[in-house]
Parts: sequence; C-alpha cells; structure tokens
Amino acid sequence: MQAPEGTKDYLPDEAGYWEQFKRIAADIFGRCGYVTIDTPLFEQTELFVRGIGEATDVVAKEMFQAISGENLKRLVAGEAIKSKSHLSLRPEGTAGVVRAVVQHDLVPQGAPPVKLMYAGPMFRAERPQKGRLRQFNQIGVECLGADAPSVDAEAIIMLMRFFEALGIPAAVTRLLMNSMGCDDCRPAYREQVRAYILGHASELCEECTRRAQTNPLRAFDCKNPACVAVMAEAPLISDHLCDACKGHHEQVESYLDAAGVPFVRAPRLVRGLDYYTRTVFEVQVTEGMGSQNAIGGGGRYDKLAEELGGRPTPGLGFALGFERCVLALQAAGFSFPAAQSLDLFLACVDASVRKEAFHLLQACRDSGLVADMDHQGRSLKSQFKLADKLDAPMVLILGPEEMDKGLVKLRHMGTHAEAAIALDGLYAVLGGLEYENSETLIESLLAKIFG
RNA sequence: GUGGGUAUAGUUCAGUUGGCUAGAACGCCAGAUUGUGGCUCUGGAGGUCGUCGGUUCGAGUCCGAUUAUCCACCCCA
Repeated sequence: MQAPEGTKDYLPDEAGYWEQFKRIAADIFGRCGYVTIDTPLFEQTELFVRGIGEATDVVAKEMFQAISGENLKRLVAGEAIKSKSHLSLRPEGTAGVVRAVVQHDLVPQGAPPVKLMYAGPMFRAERPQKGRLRQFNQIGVECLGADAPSVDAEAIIMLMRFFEALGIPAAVTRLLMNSMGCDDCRPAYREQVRAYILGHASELCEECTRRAQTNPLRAFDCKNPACVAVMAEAPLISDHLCDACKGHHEQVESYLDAAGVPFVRAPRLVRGLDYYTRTVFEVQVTEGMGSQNAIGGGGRYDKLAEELGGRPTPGLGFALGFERCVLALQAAGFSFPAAQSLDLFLACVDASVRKEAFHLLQACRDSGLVADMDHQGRSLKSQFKLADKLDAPMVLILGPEEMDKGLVKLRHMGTHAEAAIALDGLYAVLGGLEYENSETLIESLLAKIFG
C-alpha cells in the first residue's frame, strides 16, 4: 500500500521542521498581534462556492468533496440530499476563517480589528508536480475590521520578514504588487478588458476567449506566448483605478518604501480567487523552484464578509506554502535538522547489568536528559557505534566488574575522557540537577562528574 | 483534466543487439581489537527487477494494460 496520489508522509525530520516553521511564524506574526485560530478541515461546499467564486478553477474543478456514506448512496441512487450535507475539504484557509469571524461576531461594531493566523493542511485535486501536492500545508493570516493601507503594508512586511527569518535569501525573492480596484472601478475596467479580448479573439487561445465571458482578467495569467504578447497591450488596471483605490495603493507602496521592503509593480498580476479587492500581492522565488514559484500570496477582500452573510467588514490576508518554502530553502543549501538529539547513551557490557541499566535510564530521563539504550542485545562495540551515530555527547557504561564495586563509568565522547563514579552518587546527582535548558543540563552534569 | 519521462538491494544508480548464478557505490551487520565510537582492512546479509498479462526456446531488457512517481500544461501556496 502507498500513500494516495499527491500526498506525502512527513517523516520525523520534516515533521519536526514543520513544527519549528510554525513556531517561527507564531513568533513573527505574534509580534504583530496575530493570534491562532483553528477552523474545520471541511466546510459546507456552499461556503467556498460563494466565497472563492463559482467560476474559479479552485472551486470548479479542484475541490475534494467530503460526503457521508449514507448520503453518497442517496446521490448514487439519484436522490437529493440537504445542501448542508454537501461538504468539501478546504482548498484554502480564508473562507473558513472569515466564516468563523462572522459566525462568532469577532468584529463587533466599534471593535478594533481582529488579527488571526492559522496553520494546517489544504486540499486540492490537481495533478501533482514539483511544488504542488493534493494535500499541502499552509500558514496564513487574516486581519478583519480595518481598511487602512497600513494593514496591508504591515502584513506584507511581516511576510517578507518571515521568509528572511526562515533563511530564504532576499536575493532570490521577488514581491509583486498590484491593485485589483473595487466595485466602483473594476466593473468598468473589466468590460474594457473583455472588449479588448473579443477584439483580438483570433490571436488568443481558446481558453482566453472563453475567459472573456467568465472572468476576463484571468487572461493576464495565461502563459501562452501569443496571449502574453496580446495581453501586453491590453488596458491596465493601474490606469483605471478610482481615486480612492489609487490613493490606497499609493499609501501601501509608500509604507513599503519607508520600511525598505523592495517590490515590483505587476500591473498584470491577477489572482485566481474572486474575493480580492484592491491590494493583491505575490512572493516568488526566482531560483530552484520549477514552475510553481510562488511561495506566498494574498490580498485585500473588503466584500467577502458581506458575501458570507456578515455585516460589511474589510479584510486582508495572505497564505504561504510550507512545502514550497522548503523547496526554496533546499535550493539555498538547507537540509532538515535532526528531529531529536541524544544527551546520553547507556551501554551495557553484558546482559547481567541490563536490569540496573534500565532503572538508571529512567532516572536519567526523569532528570531531564534525553537518554536511550540498546534494545537488541548488541555487542558493546556496536552500542558505541550506535551512540556515535546518534551523536550522543556522553555514554554511561555499566559492566559487571564496576557494578560489583557499586560503580559505573561515564565517557565523554568528544574528549574520550572516562570517569568511574559511584552509582548511588550518580542517582543523587541526577535527582538534584538544576538547569535552564538541555544545553546547560549537559554542561551541568559534565561539570559535576569531570570537575 | 491533457502531454512527456521514469519504476532494478535500505539509498543513488549500472545492466550492451533479449542469453549462464542480476552488479557497483554508499548504507547496514560481523570480525580484525575476547570490555569501548569516528579512520582503515576483511568478510557477510540484503532483490516478488512496481503489478498483471502478452510475444519468445528464453524477458530486468520487447509489446499491452495498470498503479505510483517525476516534469510540464492548467491553476495556485
């Protein structure tokens, strides 16, 4: 048996790094006031249809439906089921978080904005490739209740700081910025693009001419060289923003300038989720990424809360992909840190001392040490090899000769120094160890034994 | 959903126009060192050649199907 297509097992080193990744995010985003929220991995399908948009690829063809066995039988039999029984695994995080904000009224009238972050798996039924899985992990943030451009700038700066803290070199990242306009200016612009596409229908691919009907702006995303050439001459949103949107965008840019965060204006950047208004942005990595080079992206969604039945509440958020960040890091020479390091290995000269060794092992662990011993009856030599491989700084050796005198030996693997110590003395030391963290714990123990 | 590539030991890979017992490196285990790690040397274990079917005297090799995987389109993080 194998894991399903497009999924992967996160083995201990990578799983450990995912935990660390989340801690780094929680630290950086936490300093900006973001707190954690967890929403269900599945929601009513209707939420995504209304929130993300029925015509988007994500909703139209990439959602995994989640359905009970009973309801599946009904559907197969041609019977109807309740709309609330139509469930989908979440393809992204924003819709669920905004639903929770509305449901629990997290932004009451007159309240300050709520700043939320989440981390967890998303699901999209796409064909897997480099940087694209059917189940993948995202960390995202959502700020609801404030429409000031400083919210946009704060989130973007925070995102870039996070990539820097991870170790993705700033030299290989690129921040793309655009504004999608609002209900006042986008409809007119959209019609202009539609007219432009229809005027050049013969030069564009089938897909793009079809897009003229559903979502003309998406033609900007087409990578067909002919379409790129034609769309290069299409009207730009930046020339058609209303004064309010233009002002908003200029202020976001000036905040970024002041923070020293470089960005590239990308007037053809459009995003595939319908809820975006005004600010949209994307962070790309320029080396070692294959064709999926976006490691983070997001934007403002001032109409989404209303669309989901809440009171008008402006919002802004972004998501970043864990697996793609790992790809970017690996391109920069990164490898996963070991999931765990051992403080002490306990070696037995022969089987007669195993019982005492096992007892001593528990005392070591109770004192705070990460300790282990052989469980396969390996030779002493082999136990040392194992201790070496596990990178244990210390090995305790129990042998019948010393045990007769109530002694054990402690070997410092780095210096090869060995000391015979009284067993009851060792128990006493272990019982009274004082330490701040695991590093000082080892130092403290070595100091007591070796002076 | 579409297209192309790949599938041989724990891992990375060789394996010629189909032909004897399917190899290497690294890793693993043991010994050299009868109670002590890294280096070295010697030896050893480990393979349903992805799966099913076909062609053939004979298939790891050719053909078909299937599954997985990689890459790209599409889309997105």
